Amino acid sequence: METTWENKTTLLNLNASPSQHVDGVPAEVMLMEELHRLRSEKKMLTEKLTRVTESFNSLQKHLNQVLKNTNSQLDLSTVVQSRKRKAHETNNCSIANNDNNTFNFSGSSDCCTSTEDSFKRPKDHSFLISPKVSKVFVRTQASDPSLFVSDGYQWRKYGQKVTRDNPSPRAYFRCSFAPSCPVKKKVQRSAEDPTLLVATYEGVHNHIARGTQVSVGLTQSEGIDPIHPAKSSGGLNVISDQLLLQKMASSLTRDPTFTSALATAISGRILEHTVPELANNLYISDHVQSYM
DNA sequence: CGTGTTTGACCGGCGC
DNA sequence: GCGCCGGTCAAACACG
Repeated sequence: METTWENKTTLLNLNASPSQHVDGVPAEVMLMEELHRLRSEKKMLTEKLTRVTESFNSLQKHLNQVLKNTNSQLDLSTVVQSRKRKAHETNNCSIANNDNNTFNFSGSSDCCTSTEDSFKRPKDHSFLISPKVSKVFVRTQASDPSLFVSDGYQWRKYGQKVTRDNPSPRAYFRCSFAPSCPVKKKVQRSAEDPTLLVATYEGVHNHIARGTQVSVGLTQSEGIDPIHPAKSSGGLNVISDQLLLQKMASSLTRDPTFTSALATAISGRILEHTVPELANNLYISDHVQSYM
């Protein structure tokens, strides 16, 4: 379908001139039709982008509200409650996820980790301000023993542990820009599927990636097809609109909340096809799915 | 020699 | 208080 359209556009661009007739139809008419179609497509894309932006904004509002509520609840709760509560939440993580539609966006799939951390370290209140915990699943060779997940950032390994619930070791990484960048990463093979690396990110980078960026969802180059610029032809308005789209997509992908949600959602989709039983436990909010 | 990795020791939270 | 466990530290080591 795409190819047909593209060929047609190319044909028009190369062969059509105002005075020529194609299949008995004046070229002007065809160009007008093409222009009309491009306009309607532009309108459709603009509407789509508006919906995504609105969804993102409402989601962000929602998240802020939830975080506020969470903070106030945690302020009210006492340390005395922590032990029983932790045990309860750890055992019922996935259930809690399904009952609570609110905390799963930034907290993403890793509500267990974030609550675990929060109760293990009551002195560290930074998580209350920015509980950016996200999980990324990476398919690797089962024979490959390395625990490196390429994500565009540079990491320094500072520890490795064998955990109780998983025979494969868990590697601990800090961002190379530490201590100025507080981001940490844990990488461990999935117990269910040894070919699956589970990377858990904590925090948000306060700098740009230095290495090659992994393409998660949208890329900054989306918007204009560099190989088939004819696709984006149709006048300066279309080009400027596409530049606008590109800018907006770029700003969305730069937003850590959005990329975090996107990564969670994508990894969830991957799991749906690879490890369904894991995917069942990985809750993706409807808001996040609406981005897909 | 500087930088990054490895790995045993250590620390603190948690459950009993 | 004790033991378990996850997370972190830091000395030793490897590598370019």
